[in-house]
Amino acid sequence: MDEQSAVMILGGSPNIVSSLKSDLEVLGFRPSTGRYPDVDVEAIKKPLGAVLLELTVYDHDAISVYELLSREEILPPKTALVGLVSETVMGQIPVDYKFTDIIRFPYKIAELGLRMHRAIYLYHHEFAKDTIRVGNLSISPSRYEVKVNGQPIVLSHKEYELLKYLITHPNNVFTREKLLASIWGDNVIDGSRTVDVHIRRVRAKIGDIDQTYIKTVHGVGYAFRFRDEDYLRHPVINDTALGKQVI
Amino acid sequence: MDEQSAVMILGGSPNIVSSLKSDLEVLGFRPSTGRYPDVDVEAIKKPLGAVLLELTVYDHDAISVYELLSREEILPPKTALVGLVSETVMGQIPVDYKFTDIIRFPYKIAELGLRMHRAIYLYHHEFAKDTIRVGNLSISPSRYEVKVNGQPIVLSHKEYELLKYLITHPNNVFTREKLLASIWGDNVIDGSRTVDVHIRRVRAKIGDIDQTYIKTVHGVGYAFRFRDEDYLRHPVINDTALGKQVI
DNA sequence: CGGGTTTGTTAATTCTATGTTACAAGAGAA
DNA sequence: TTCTCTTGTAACATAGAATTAACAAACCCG
Repeated sequence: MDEQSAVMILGGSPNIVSSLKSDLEVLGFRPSTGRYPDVDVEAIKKPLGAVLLELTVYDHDAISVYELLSREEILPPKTALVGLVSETVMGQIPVDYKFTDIIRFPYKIAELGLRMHRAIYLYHHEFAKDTIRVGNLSISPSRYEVKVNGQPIVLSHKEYELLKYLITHPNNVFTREKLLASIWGDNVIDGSRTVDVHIRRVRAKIGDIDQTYIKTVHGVGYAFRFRDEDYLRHPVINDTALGKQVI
Repeated sequence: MDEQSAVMILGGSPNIVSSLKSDLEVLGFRPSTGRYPDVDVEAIKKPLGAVLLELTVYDHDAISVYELLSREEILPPKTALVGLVSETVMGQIPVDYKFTDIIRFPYKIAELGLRMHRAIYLYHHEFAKDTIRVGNLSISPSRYEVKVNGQPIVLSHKEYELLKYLITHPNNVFTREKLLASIWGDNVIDGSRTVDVHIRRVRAKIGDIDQTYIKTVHGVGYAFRFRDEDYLRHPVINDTALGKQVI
């Protein structure tokens, strides 16, 4: 059975959770339920289309579940995070909260259906396709493959990891030390010009002569440059994906 | 003036469009309006935070405007596309329609506000949460990037630190000695004209010919000038975000 | 093993940032 | 106004950073 229809409802109020559950069943989803504040973290890590977080009361508990779920390591990458929110809470939610979508409570069933389907569709699709594209460059983590202008190019392991790291954190400037720690591991001692040399090798292989892709920030480090035109119309909202175009 | 608050309402029904317009004004947006099926394509190509497409009736005209707008070349890259949709239409919209968000009509005003803000926020690419904006200038510490009118400017490290220091202490006048101590470090001995020269370089790069931003206080030092109207209305209601965004 | 590839290091080279000086322009006071 | 002190600007020297090539060690695969 397809995992996209599996949905976890996380709620504070038993009444709302149980009516949600039956509505989602009517709509063809396969909902399971959980309660907060005592969240079963392991259950969330299983393959799910979405986690639906009930936040009809915006209190301390609610905020801390949100914060738990929004942490990168918690939700598996293909899982959408949808908020169910009362009208009052709507006025209180910060814009930068990383919900894939937000549903107002009380909801109409058609709206619940559309929003859940959209959230799961966007999320599942973008990630399932698993190719990140920027300009004439594409990288497919699952296949371990990088293409330039459609032509596959061979990167060594370290080169690949370096490019992947930069490309999945677009526009962030990383110091050499940070890159060493992230890609080489914390235990690396020195490395004076190691990063520079690897950057050079990657640049050479992806044909980035004029540093269009990998930008040097003098005195600081390196960044993968991502232009406005490269953004998706409907952004997939999570830390790594923010700003990266996944196809 | 900030372009994020500019919104184009595209509608089929004059009544809905005019009530939308006044609601958006109340929420602090600057809405303009347009009619379909005869869409003024040029008006859409101007800088806008979002296009709000009214689709309360899902007929042939509606579908063709959507299709027009969803074509890559039409909307500028930073523009969000939001659909305003009746309950019936909600049940008919294909999941893969590329709306950044969808709002149900009739809406509650808080919901309209949240969804518009969210859509624009997601799309407007100030993804770096630490971005500070003043007038047409923005600065993102994690990216070591400064933008003037949305165009990235390359500053050297010291230039960047200097601008950042001034911009984060707006309207404060700093003596050269104070700036040297804060940015160069306490151990700097002399430096006679050092600060002046750096100020000049920064002014040149941010295009501050007439010293609108960085003001010289004769006999004293320099200050970053900040007027009340430069404050950015910020939709985030929690204090962490407020602290980050506002200067 | 042995040949190729990957990876890290070193050192020479090129490039950028930075501070300084010298002078021109501007501001303010009498 | 004129004189003086302050600030702006250009040009230059140099310190420091990044790029690059060449080499050597480690690794991997048959």
